[in-house]
Amino acid sequence: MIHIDDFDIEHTVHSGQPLNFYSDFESKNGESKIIYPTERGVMLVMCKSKGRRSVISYDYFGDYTQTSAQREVIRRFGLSHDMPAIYSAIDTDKFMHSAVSKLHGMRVTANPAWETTLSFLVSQFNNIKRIRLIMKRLIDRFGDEIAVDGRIMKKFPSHHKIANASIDELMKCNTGFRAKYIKGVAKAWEEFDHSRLYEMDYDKAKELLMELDGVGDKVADCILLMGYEKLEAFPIDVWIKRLVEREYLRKEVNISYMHMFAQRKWGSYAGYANQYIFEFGRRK
DNA sequence: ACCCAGGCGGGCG
DNA sequence: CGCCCGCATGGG
Repeated sequence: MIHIDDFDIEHTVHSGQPLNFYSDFESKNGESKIIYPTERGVMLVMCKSKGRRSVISYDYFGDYTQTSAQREVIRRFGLSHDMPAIYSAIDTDKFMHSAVSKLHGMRVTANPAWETTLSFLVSQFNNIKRIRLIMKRLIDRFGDEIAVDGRIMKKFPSHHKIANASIDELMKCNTGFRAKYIKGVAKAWEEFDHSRLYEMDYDKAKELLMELDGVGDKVADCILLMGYEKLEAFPIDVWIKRLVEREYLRKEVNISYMHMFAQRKWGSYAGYANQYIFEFGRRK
């Protein structure tokens, strides 16, 4: 059990972050339940809220201990983030204030790096509904089986499994032109010592990620923000570009100008500002 | 029918 | 460098 303030599981799960791409969510009489595949197995997370306080409990299947499961839940749902500090840093204008009020408790999630990388390769030039469709098919086709309460489910596919898949098999999951990137990055992942990116500073880590074929400026920022918990990363997609131009800059700018603006305005919490702008704008 | 989606790499000026 | 294009596919 975890007791936590300023956490809203619905806003967090539905906000276009990786868990939204491959989890099943249900909410009834005040309790939310989310079930999702991981490389180690399957996790079941339940959340009840009273006012600003939430109580989270969880159950795990597969290669987990109590300690490793709890550590993963904390990371997955951004539960270690200092929300009062984050809100006071970013809630500095009218637009952001509306976003923060509407989406209070939405966290930036930190999913395992490989899951995040695959998710955002699939996301490129795509919409969220179809990203979910493709992720489900990849998991169903390539994930190992695991028994969960007597029924067979799938784990999240490892990079080895995806690396050994043929382009044809990947295309059968409707990955389209992304299939070659997915296979290539999965293969590269076997040589790529991704764990050192955790210790590396943001700029250096981004440079390394962008050497991978299929990982550009935006996907690299998504991986750094939602895979490596680098909260200063500011992914610029079509939504963010339009919204920041309209609400803050009042003119069209290029990507590097927007990155500079975001760093200057929101600094080490630019990723949080990004997520609130994205989700608030997308809902309208 | 047409347009768009949490973009990217390649090619051109 | 910065800009422009094609790319697979399904939903609105």
